[in-house]
Amino acid sequence: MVTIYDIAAKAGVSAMTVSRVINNTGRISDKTRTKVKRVMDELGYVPNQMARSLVLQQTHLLFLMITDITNPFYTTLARGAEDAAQKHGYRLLFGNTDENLDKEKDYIDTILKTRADGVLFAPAGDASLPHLEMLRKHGVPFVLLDREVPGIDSDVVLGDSKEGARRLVKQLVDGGHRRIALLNGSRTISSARERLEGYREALKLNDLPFDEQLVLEASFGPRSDLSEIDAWLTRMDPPPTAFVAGNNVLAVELMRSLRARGLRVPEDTSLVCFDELASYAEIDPFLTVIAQQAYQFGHLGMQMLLDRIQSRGEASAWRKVVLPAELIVRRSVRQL
Amino acid sequence: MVTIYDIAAKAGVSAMTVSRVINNTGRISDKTRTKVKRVMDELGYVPNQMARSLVLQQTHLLFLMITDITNPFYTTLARGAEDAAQKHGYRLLFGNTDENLDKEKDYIDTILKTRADGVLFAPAGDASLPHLEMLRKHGVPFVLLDREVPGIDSDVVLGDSKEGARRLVKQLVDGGHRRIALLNGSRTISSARERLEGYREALKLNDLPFDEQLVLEASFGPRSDLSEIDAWLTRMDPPPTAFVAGNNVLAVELMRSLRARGLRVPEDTSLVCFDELASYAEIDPFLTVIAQQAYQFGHLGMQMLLDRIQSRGEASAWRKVVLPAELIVRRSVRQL
DNA sequence: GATTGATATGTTACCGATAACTCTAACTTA
DNA sequence: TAAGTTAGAGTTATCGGTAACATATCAATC
Repeated sequence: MVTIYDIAAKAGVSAMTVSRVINNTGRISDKTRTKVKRVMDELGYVPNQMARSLVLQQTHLLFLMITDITNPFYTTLARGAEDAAQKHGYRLLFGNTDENLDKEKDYIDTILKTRADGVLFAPAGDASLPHLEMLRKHGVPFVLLDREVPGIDSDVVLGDSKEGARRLVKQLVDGGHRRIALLNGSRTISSARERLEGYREALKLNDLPFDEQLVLEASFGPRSDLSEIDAWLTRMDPPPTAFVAGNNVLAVELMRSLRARGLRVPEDTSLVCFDELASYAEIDPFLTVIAQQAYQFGHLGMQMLLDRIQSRGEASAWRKVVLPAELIVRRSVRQL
Repeated sequence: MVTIYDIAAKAGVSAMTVSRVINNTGRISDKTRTKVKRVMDELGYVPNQMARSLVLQQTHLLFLMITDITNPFYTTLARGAEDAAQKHGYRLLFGNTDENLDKEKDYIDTILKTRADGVLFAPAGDASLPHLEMLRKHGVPFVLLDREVPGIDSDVVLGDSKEGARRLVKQLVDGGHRRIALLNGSRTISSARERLEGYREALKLNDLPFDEQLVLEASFGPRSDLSEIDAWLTRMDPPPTAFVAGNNVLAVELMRSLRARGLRVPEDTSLVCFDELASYAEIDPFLTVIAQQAYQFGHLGMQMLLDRIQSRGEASAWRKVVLPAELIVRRSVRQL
């Protein structure tokens, strides 16, 4: 490997002079600068980022923790984050936790060892708290995405889950539905709690009773086996005429289960959900959804993270951004 | 930040002893080991990976370059790669090029600066050659995925594109189709060339003429605008009764175009393609596809890369692995 | 009792860069 | 002409680890 010392020797200057040329700092005569640059090109010099990081005490490495890399909500978010990071000269490491706390713990270790400058963090759930405390303790700035974690204050970018749920329910009620089920994520996740809350509020607002058996809490992530959902569909009596799904994955898996029992959407039962499906994989988008601004989650979150990093720990108030979402009405709701 | 020197001072030993305890090297008395470990816990010590990397001359960082992070073929591949990397204690950086050579070039710079130990590389196309030469020149091991690049020898994991195309065409021919169009990726990509080749061979085998106007070369990546495909559909005369799409993205976008002209699949026109769509996003899989082993691409490729890295440049023959693919027959082909 | 060997630990130099300080001409300025 | 500036370098220490070599202690061996 070529080092600045090799360059220095060949150009007949000191290593410091080479460093100055590379970083464009201090005063260098044009003659020297030109000569050093020529030698750098000749030898194909590439700066050693590790050595720089060690002395500068910053790696220019950021970390993005997501819970499901197969979910377009998160891949779109990832692009937003990466675009923003790239623009500021930072590189982005990805971690995919599969909503699994052990995996998340492993990534936390990696982050600390790597001395990442900051973390963009979609936590697996409330139990991610010790992981966040770990980061805090070691002075690693982070911004939470999509989910809050009770017990820790931080910057956070959220969607308006409660309002989203209200609007989805309203959409169904307006269509004449009065028995509306909710297939939701786990209660250990703040966004799932908010969605449940919004669902309950909307029911109340419309003088509809809350029926425990119409709510199932499952994982937001894909499952290998639909039996849990199937059992729920069998259990509900009388069955609902419409469903709200807590995210896109749940919506699709619910539709599969419905289809398996010969129920068509929207002819036999109505369905609305949070998040768009993969746009490119959809030949014919027909689900009525609350479309969250996935790209903005990543892009804005990254900007907030970079702000924190650049202000180097100067305490300023935590920022909580709630991104509004758009209701996109399509054909998955039948008017009763 | 806590360093081994802090630990050493507090435990009353030298830094070297601490290093030995951390890495489990050399001989340490149980008493000392216990004491050092206790102090490490107390102080919440986390090793500085940069400092280690600098002296050990390896980063334990690998890089995965993919061309489309929204494509489940690549995200699945990414999981395979990450699982294999994780298992061997390596971390994985992702780069998403969007089939764009400039982005690819930027990532190459990052890789060199970061001193990544190796690269798993799905190249944007033949023009990626200088990028690969750059890696080679700097001694960075790499394994190509999904696409070969003429002009450079390396380890590579490929799908059997030619055979896949033959089987897709055969499927259509067996269904009675004789005018079969191909919507393919760019000819600057080896897999697209192979698919074209397989298509031509299969036509020949079945005594069907090759008609230039039945082939369109477009990007494998998603496009904002379907006019190119639309124009092609308009242009073909007489129109084909069936289509082969070079990948999943092209298949979906083609179907959108067809639908826009009121053509249903399979009633009015038949369609087969390479690669599965996003499994979770499909309520009702109905496309007949050549399903490649995406996970294996990443997993196996990673293993080959780690082999190279562990053999530390001892020259051994380049390995070319061709993964067979499975034909999954569903309902998108109409029997004429 | 001197030598040897094994065990446990310490010292020093170095990985590749940069910050902070120092040095040296040449050029001003009074 | 002596003193002060300034542009354009060079020197040294340091970031946080580890390799290689050095050293100290003690038991075993002849």
